[in-house]
Amino acid sequence: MENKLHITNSLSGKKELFEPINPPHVGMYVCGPTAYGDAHLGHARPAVCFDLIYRYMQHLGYQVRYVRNITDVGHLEHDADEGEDKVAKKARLEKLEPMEVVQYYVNRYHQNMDALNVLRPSIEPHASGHIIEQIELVKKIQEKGFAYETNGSLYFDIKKYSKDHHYGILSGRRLEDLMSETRQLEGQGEKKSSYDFAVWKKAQPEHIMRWPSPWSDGFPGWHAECSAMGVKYLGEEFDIHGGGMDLLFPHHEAEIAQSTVAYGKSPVKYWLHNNMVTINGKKMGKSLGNAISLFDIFSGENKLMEKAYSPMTIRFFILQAHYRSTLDFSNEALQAAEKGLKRLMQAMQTLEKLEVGNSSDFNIQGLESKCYEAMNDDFNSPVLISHLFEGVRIINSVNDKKASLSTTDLESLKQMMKVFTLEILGLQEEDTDGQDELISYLMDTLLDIRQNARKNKDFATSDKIRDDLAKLNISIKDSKEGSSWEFEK
RNA sequence: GGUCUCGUGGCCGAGUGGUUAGGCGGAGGUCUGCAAAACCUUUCACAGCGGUUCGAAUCCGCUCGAGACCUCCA
Repeated sequence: MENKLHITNSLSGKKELFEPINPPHVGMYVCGPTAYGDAHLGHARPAVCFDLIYRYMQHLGYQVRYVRNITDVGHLEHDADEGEDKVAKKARLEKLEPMEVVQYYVNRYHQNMDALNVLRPSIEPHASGHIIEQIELVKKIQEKGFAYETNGSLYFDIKKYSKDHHYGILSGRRLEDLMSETRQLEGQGEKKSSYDFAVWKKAQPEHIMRWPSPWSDGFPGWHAECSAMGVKYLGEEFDIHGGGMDLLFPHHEAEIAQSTVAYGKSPVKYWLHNNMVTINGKKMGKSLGNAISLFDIFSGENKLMEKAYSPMTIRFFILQAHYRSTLDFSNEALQAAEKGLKRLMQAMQTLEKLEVGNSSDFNIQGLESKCYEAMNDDFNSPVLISHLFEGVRIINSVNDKKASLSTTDLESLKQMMKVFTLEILGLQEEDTDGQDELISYLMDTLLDIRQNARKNKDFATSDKIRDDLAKLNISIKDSKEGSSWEFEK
């Protein structure tokens, strides 16, 4: 394969040739979820996109260590219940252990991700399990003189950092712009400048997650976990760091600053950022109140949903857009994805029973090359999918005996379709309920009776069978070889 | 206000100086007892106005519009 993988590096804003620091090893760190609520469509996007990247890199022969963290520190504040004492008391009695909350949502997250056929990362570290590492990181920053203490909290000194480094290198910001910010931020009184960020926070009395440290009983700053865990598992400099575009600033910017100070080098070679899922043109977000949880999508239980959509439909929907573009949610778009996916997966089945012909009417090698070109061009899954649909057309024409494929070409096509559809895109057959033997046997019997009726031109009987089955959401498809059936969703 | 991104046909969504994206939908046809499925053909396009160019949806400028980040956020 002459084509080499090119990826868009947020650091340069350009597509760059991908060259791992220590081939064939690749280190990839992706910002994972904060475990305080169910995952929504917006969370599915980075998971699926980086799953695609993980899968493709492995396919190319790289040995990837994929780290995706669970954030469970710093955001889990004990909301003080307002109102009567009674309510507050009850809330306290029923209050769950923080780790119980985290475990609950992590389990649910895994359920969602498994359904989406997202591969589990190599390591899934919890921020709460790496407090010591984070304290060490903060110590280093303090030793280098880039942190100052106020009331037991430590803040990163951006002004000092900016003398020798460019804070804003990733998000294209300049210190002067940041300084001109007029915004009043909470806790700003403790900071020298509004744009400084906390590396250690002293815990307020109501804060339930707290650890001892040289500075105070508290918890690490919001950006410390990724720096500390990235270094721990991938080294002081690693290949890929990914996450949503909304994390570019300040989260990833802060990570660069922290690591640069602590370890003397910029931590990441390639920064990759996926774009947002939008709904009615606006970002889907928990705080915006327009987020639809994955459980709701899979069950259809949400007023914004016209019906339920299967996990594979969601996966396909996400892969049909390039990861750097926004993706707009709508029922219409999801239904289109659902139908397209069905056509693709049906062709995958048809592929298995294709018969070999004498000659070939298609250039399978060329098609395969195009698939690699698409993926090598910054993981362009939508273009890859368009080529796979070219494959679908080929499969169906051969099946219809309107074209033929030689033995070698048929084998290549099978190989290619499987590798790209199942292995790289990670699409899979949905579990169709009722595929057990009994139903299958009963269906065969019914179809047999119907076939006889058709032979005898007893269309009243054959149509009754078809219509009655249709009421059970079973559709019949006739072809020259016989009839087949499937559940309609 | 600052920084940045985007504006593609009925919908979603690629592409980016000259050649078909693709999916869904619509229309016509083939096949079928009729359907469905499948296949073939087909319709609809690059926000607006200028500029560069032999040639621009693609480059540049302006206008209009939308969005993201600047605060936890995937």
